[in-house]
Amino acid sequence: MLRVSKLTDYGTVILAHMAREPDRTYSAASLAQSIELPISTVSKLLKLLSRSGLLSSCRGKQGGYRLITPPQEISLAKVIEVLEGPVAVTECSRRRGLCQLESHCAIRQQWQGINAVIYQALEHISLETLLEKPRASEKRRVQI
Amino acid sequence: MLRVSKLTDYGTVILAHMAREPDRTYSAASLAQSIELPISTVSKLLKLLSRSGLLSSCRGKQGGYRLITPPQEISLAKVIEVLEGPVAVTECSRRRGLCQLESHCAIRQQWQGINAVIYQALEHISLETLLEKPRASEKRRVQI
DNA sequence: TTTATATAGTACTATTTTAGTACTATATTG
DNA sequence: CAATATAGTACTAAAATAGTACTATATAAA
Repeated sequence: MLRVSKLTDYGTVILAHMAREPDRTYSAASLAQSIELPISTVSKLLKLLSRSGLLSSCRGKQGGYRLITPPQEISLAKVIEVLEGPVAVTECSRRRGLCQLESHCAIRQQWQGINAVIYQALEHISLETLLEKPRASEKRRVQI
Repeated sequence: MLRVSKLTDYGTVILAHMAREPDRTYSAASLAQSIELPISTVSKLLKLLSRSGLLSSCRGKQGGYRLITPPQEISLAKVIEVLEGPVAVTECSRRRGLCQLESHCAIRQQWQGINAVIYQALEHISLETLLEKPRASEKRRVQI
C-alpha cells in the first residue's frame, strides 16, 4: 500500500494533461472528456487545485482553468500536499507530539528519514517530467 | 499524507521492541504492556506477523512470539508488505492493467520510478537500523 | 490428568477516510 | 438577457481501517 488517493492520482493526470499546452485554457467538461472521468469528479478537483493556487480560473463563456506556474515548477510533492495535505508516512514523521507512543518509540527519527527520502523523490518530479518518457538507462538510486 | 496505516506503525514498534533482545520470547500481554497499546490490538498484529513468517509462535505457559530472522534482515519494506500488501503508490505503479486510465496516461512509468525510490528507501531500513540513533551528520540524498 | 496460560481463528462493530453526486449561486461573454 | 462555465456547499455512498469479543486449541507445570 502506501498510496496516494485516487483523487490525487486523477489530479496528476489532469495537470499533466494541461501541461502539454500550458498556456491554454481548459474547461472542466473538455478535460473530463479527454481523460474519461466523470465531469463532477474532474470539476471537484479543478476547484481544489484552483483554490490552492495551482490553477487560475475564469467563469463564463470561453472560461475555464489554466496553469499559473510553468509545468517544470510544479512538483508531485506540491500536488500531493495540495490535495491531501503534507506528506507524512506516519503520524510522528512530520513533527513531534502527534504520536502517543513517542516516549516509548525509538524509531521516530528513522521514520523522518524515510519521509525525507520520499519527499525529495516527489519534489524531484515535475509535471514536465511526467510527460517525458524515462530513459531506459536511467539510474535510480537512494542513499540514506 | 501518503501514509502507512496505524496498525503497520504499531507493527514496526512491536518488532523494533522485540529486536532489542532478538532471541527472547515475548507474550502478547507483555508486549502490550511495554508499548502501552491494547492487548487485543497487539495480539491481532502478532498473529498476522506470525502467519506471514516473520515471527514464530508457541502456545501455552512460557509461550509467546519470537523473531525468526535476525533484525538486520527484516526491512521496513518487508513489514509493510506483510501488513498492508505490496508497496504501490498508485494503482498503476505496481503492474500494468490495474488502471482504467492507462491508455490516456503518459505518466505511469514515472510513478513506477517514484515507487522504486520509495521501495528502496524502505528496504534499506532494517529493524536493527530502527534502533540506532541516526547520526546528525548523516547524508540523506536521493538520485533519480 | 487437570489447571492455568497463551496463541489461533473468526466474526463482528464502529469509525474514519475516500469517492462520488447534486444543487444553488455567481461571474463572463456576446 | 441568455448561454456557458466556475464557486461553493452539502450530502450520500462506499471502502478501508481500527478496535473488540468470543471460542477453540496447544503447552507446560503442578
